[in-house]
Amino acid sequence: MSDNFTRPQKQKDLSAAIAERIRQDILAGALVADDRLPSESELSEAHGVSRATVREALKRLAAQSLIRTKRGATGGAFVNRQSFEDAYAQMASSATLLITLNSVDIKTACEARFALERGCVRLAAKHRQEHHLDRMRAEIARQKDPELSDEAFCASDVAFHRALVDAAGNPVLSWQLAAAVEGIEPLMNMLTYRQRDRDAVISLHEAMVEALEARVGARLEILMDYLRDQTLRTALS
Amino acid sequence: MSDNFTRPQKQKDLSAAIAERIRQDILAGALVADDRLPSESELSEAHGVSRATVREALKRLAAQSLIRTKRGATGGAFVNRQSFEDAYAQMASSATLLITLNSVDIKTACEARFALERGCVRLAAKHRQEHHLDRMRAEIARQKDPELSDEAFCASDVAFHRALVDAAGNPVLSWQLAAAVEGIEPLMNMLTYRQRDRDAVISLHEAMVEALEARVGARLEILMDYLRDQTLRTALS
DNA sequence: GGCAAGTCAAATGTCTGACAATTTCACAAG
DNA sequence: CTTGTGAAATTGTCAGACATTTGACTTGCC
Repeated sequence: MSDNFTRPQKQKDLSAAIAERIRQDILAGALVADDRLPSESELSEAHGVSRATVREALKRLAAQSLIRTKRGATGGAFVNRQSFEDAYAQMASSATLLITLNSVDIKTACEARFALERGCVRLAAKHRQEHHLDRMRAEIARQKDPELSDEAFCASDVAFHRALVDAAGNPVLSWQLAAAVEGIEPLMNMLTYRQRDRDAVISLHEAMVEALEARVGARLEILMDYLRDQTLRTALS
Repeated sequence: MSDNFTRPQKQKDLSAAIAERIRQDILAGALVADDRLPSESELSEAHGVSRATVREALKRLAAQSLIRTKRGATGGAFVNRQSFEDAYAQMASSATLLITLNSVDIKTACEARFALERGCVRLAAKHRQEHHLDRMRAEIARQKDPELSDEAFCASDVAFHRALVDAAGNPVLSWQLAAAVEGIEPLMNMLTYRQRDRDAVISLHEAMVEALEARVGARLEILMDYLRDQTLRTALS
């Protein structure tokens, strides 16, 4: 049973209480995406509070991207359909927070990233499509530019691996990995790649694209282990 | 005095703009944990807006757990120390939201869960300690109770697998998996296990504990695949 | 009848001023 | 020294007003 520890203060903070009520309505399915909430005046009357209080509640929900508002005659507050982009952003920001708060070291972060990714590669081998290979090849091409800054190299690396995970064709995997990878990106950005390191990474990337094209999941797992070791070497040098 | 140096999309929604400014201050480190923000009156004067608008902005930040407020003479808005629990809860809640709002099916959810977990087992085999085995054995014992409701069985299953992931000794993995598993728990709760299904799951759990004790990661991966297939059979029957 | 322009109504966004509730602190009374 | 009490500061809530936006409706012209 998922016990909701969201039982803060029922007596205090009306705006929080109202927000919670509406939030429950949304999560319980009474309100679905693109439904329009009652107007602020109606809500204030329905809940017996002032319009200002209702507005504060709505702002809370808006801050969580649960609703959006539109002005004008047909305006109002509408239930948001959560987009993948929103999800990426929100989960990634939480992941970043967790990592900085707990001062995770780069070794732990790498280990986690490659472990999670390793779990996806068999599915990726099974479901990959041409456009995934294309995206990855494009990133490899970018990575070969020796003028690329470390940060840009890292960003391209992230894009490469996101394409790999997307190839698994599982949205849950995609956003979980995206959150983790983006969360540890600040740590990865502190890496300084020597040219030799970059070459090693690029070689592995190329081998991974080949293995993905041939749909050989087992080989992808091995390459992923190599890449983890290579990255750890770069980090610890 | 409204500055005209404001960045894009600033024409609308003053309260969002103010919230964003304060948020930047917090993230940029100008304000650190437990710092007190200026009072609402001071903020309204400083930003040239009414107190109501400032309050809406503060509610937005409060909804993101960035600040907390206290009434009274020494009250005000204080920057929250981001706790592990907050960030973790936020991550789990966005995972839940995503899954329900995007109507992820149980097959996709299972696939993702076991794929992520599969990536952890080699680390778990390497770093597991006795107390991890103990936790898992305790859950297996609970699962053997035939009076257990499906929901309770599922909860015990979650606890078992959380222990397994914790055994990897990597906090990043632990909370990533925990968020994912918590997010798909509502879906898993809809499963109805026949006794035969439960027996199969329990046998696999026992085999996994053995493999973990012997630190044989490869066998754990195979067992994880079996468990995934078994769970999918239960889900689709 | 059809189209264009103007008008209107509904809704959110913002402001103002007030009062209530809560909390701390100083200070006086005992 | 303790205790109570009131002032001050601050957030929480309210009521009402006006500004702004936007779609729908009306009107007038062709």
